[in-house]
Amino acid sequence: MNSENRRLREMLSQVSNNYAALQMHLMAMMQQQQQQNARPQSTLEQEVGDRKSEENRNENAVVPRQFLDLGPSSTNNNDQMEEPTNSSSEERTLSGSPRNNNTELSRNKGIGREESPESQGWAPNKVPKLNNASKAAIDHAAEATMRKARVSVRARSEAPMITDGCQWRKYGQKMAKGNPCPRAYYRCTMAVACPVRKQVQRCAEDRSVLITTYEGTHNHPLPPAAMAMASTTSAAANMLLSGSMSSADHGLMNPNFLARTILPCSSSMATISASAPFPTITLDLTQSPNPLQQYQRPSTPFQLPFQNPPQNFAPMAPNPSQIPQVMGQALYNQSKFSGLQLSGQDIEAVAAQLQSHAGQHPAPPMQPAAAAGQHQPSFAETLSAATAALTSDPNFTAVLAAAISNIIGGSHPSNGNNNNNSHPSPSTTSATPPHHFGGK
DNA sequence: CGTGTTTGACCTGCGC
DNA sequence: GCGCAGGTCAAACACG
Repeated sequence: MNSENRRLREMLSQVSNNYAALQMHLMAMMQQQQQQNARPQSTLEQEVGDRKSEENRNENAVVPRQFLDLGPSSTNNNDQMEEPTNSSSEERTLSGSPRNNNTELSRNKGIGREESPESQGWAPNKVPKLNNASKAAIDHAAEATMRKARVSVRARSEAPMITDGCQWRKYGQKMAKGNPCPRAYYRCTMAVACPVRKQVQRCAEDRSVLITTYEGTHNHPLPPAAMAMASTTSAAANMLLSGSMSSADHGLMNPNFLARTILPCSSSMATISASAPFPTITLDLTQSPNPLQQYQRPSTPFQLPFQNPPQNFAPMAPNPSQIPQVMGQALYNQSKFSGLQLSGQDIEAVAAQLQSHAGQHPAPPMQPAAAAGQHQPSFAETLSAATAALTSDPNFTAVLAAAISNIIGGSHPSNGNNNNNSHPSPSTTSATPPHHFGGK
């Protein structure tokens, strides 16, 4: 019995690894295709024939990904292809970036400090001081500041921590000012020196709202489930920041305005905070109690915010007609895996809206995962695929946020037990929820 | 005994 | 300079 279990476990592990590798490869290819599609279009819109401006455009396309990528660095979109010498490669290296490590190491005293992610994206309130040394360091400081962008996800959940597929270790807890609920600090433990950290705190106004703030870049491959969350938040960050960054020449004066400009239909769901010390993208999945209704109004079926494609609008990399399906399945699986109960109708409704948004391409109706014995892509797979498409269309952030909102907060509050017992990825170690949120 | 959590202390940045 | 707040460390502790 034990040997059989072990054998099964090994098989599962192997399958999962292969699956993750395949998925990474797929995502990389999809995003590469997106960029190939996007480039000619942007060329039309902007000055033609100016190689310098083209370089700038390429930078604009990359910078947001440096900003923050919660996905694994090894699949860090196309950074490695486009900027082999840039920060993404540094972030992949455990020994860290040469630009900050010296100062960091000289200051750090413990092991934890040695592998401190501060040089890799989690350097709160320290970079300005550290980077006053030289002029080059100033540039690096600016870049480091950009990398410190955070993605904050607000979602309704009774669970102490949302399950995002990663393995976290709690390393601190503080009482934050103005909030009776303590703020917990977690560090990713899936790799030895993974710099990614997250803060988990309940909303002071609404205790049922869980605010999870991610920061840093994973230096290791992510399990599918983790990649789904990472890709989603990363995509949101990419899009919001790419929008704001594309206007960087005019300064980041009013990010929320920019966010609304980019995502006019989701101004209440995705915002960029300028008041925060670092750019913070907030995906508010708690608003719009029933986004389906919002998007289902027959008279105004998910109006495209842009009558004409925006300048940075890129054609859908995968077949657009597939997007609603994968999204719908993602939603279905998410509801299934997290113990939530989302009806097939809800999913189909979301899928229909997604489909209409994706270009009115007909797509086969959703098949519940429980139906038949067909292969059903996992939540991670489908969400990641959708996310890859998402990155090519800013409007999908709104749709995604609305859809997830419907799952997490809208109609079915979490049962607080969405652990990985029912998770599709056996190799994925879900976050270990802290025992409790005891006050300090 | 190994791993993860708790929690008081410490460090740092910032505003006054 | 001082106090405050956020973030982190690390010893003590709990648990399997």
